[in-house]
Amino acid sequence: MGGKKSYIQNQIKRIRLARTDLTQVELARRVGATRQTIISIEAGRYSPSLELAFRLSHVLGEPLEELFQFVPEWD
Amino acid sequence: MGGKKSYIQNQIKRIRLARTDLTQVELARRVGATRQTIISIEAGRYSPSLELAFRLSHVLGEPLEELFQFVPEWD
DNA sequence: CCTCCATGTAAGATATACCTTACATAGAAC
DNA sequence: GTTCTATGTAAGGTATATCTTACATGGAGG
Repeated sequence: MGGKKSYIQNQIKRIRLARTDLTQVELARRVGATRQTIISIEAGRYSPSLELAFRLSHVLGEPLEELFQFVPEWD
Repeated sequence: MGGKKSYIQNQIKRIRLARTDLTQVELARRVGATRQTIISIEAGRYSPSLELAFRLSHVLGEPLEELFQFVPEWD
């Protein structure tokens, strides 16, 4: 995706701890991903695919826009 | 993402034509992607990154969940 | 008929999400 | 102080999203 910069914030760790008692391992299992993937996403190293984002939203019981915020392009 | 199968439907082409008069080229330009990417996504060859999904939602003026539907895992 | 313009297909390259495995650490529980 | 659990980092590999370029087609308008 060439062009202006932007990134995506996420509230996964906060919501996972606040609204559930899931461990990273358990969350990973339920969304069908690995623990490393959860760690990397919580740490903001990359943002998930749309599919994984939907699954996280579903498992954590929060709408997508609550879990992820688009921080728009500056020049 | 290992595990159960699922996919993501999108209404991009329908909404692009119904709610805007954007061409694929123009839409691509505004979301900072290429025409090929728009074509592939509209054709369902793959689903976009979360970031591109957010941009499409923003440019088309439709919430993410209206543009994309998660069709959940069967076994 | 010739020319745009919008849409489509295809091949090959790059970037990035995701996986696997291995090792480190801090806290809790004996 | 050893063991267990949760969290973290790092390296290397696979899968997939995105880009670049090239070529094809059908419709609209001279």
